[in-house]
Amino acid sequence: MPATARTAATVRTLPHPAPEELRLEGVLHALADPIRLRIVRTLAERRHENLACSAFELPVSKSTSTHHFRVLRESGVIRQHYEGTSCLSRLRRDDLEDRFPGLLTAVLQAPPSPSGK
Amino acid sequence: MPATARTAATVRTLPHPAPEELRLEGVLHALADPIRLRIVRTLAERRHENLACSAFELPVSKSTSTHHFRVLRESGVIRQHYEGTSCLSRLRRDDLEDRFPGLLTAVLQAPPSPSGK
DNA sequence: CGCTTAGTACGATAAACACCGTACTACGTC
DNA sequence: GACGTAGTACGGTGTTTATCGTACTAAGCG
Repeated sequence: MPATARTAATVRTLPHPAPEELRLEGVLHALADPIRLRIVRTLAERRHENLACSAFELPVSKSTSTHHFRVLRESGVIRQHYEGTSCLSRLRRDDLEDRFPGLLTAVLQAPPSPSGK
Repeated sequence: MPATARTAATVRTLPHPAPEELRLEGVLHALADPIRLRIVRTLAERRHENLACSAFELPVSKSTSTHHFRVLRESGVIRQHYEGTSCLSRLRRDDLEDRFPGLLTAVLQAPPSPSGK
């Protein structure tokens, strides 16, 4: 079997808003959900980039999980890209800081609400 | 209806969450709405306290207006009290700053989204 | 190819939410 | 007491949202 068989992997791309397009209401709404906030906090802890969705152990189904990641991505809070079968996420720290200085920091520093909802 | 003995002015009081009770998710949710954000920005501009609800000229009906002020109050973003026939509002700047340092400042500094929704 | 793993798409459902209009209460004034 | 003003309560409507299960695609492996 010729080694050239494997062409480029099918580049599955995901739409992301440009830095200037980030809306404050959208970001606040994204962060206002306990599960999404938990995702963001986890991403912030392990700031060394790129966590697969499955690494979060969320108390919801797979499809609900996909939904929350999409809300975070579409609001511009996280960036996602595919690598093999997994979809890796990381915080858009710099973009957020540029556009809404201090916001993410304040949110991350805030005391977590008594767990549950 | 019990005809309360009219002593002094009937003290109409409104429930407010204690400073320690403020929940991040609740505050973020309250701030995630364009109309409520507008109210908060207006209160922040005129930081010399106490604006009546009618002073905001919001593009919604009276009852919707009441609804938004309630969300802000119940989440702990504003404090309200009655004075005569009007219900005066002011930002709970200090309480918010104590519990979520930098959050309100960051939100107020953020560029407003292109108006509309 | 068949199998597994990781995630998405697609309904469907129930709850929450923004919004309104009408009816009401509280206060101030005449 | 009657009237006007400021705001609330209530009930209703349409939209959005969080959630799920099932069916699907994409990538890697034997």
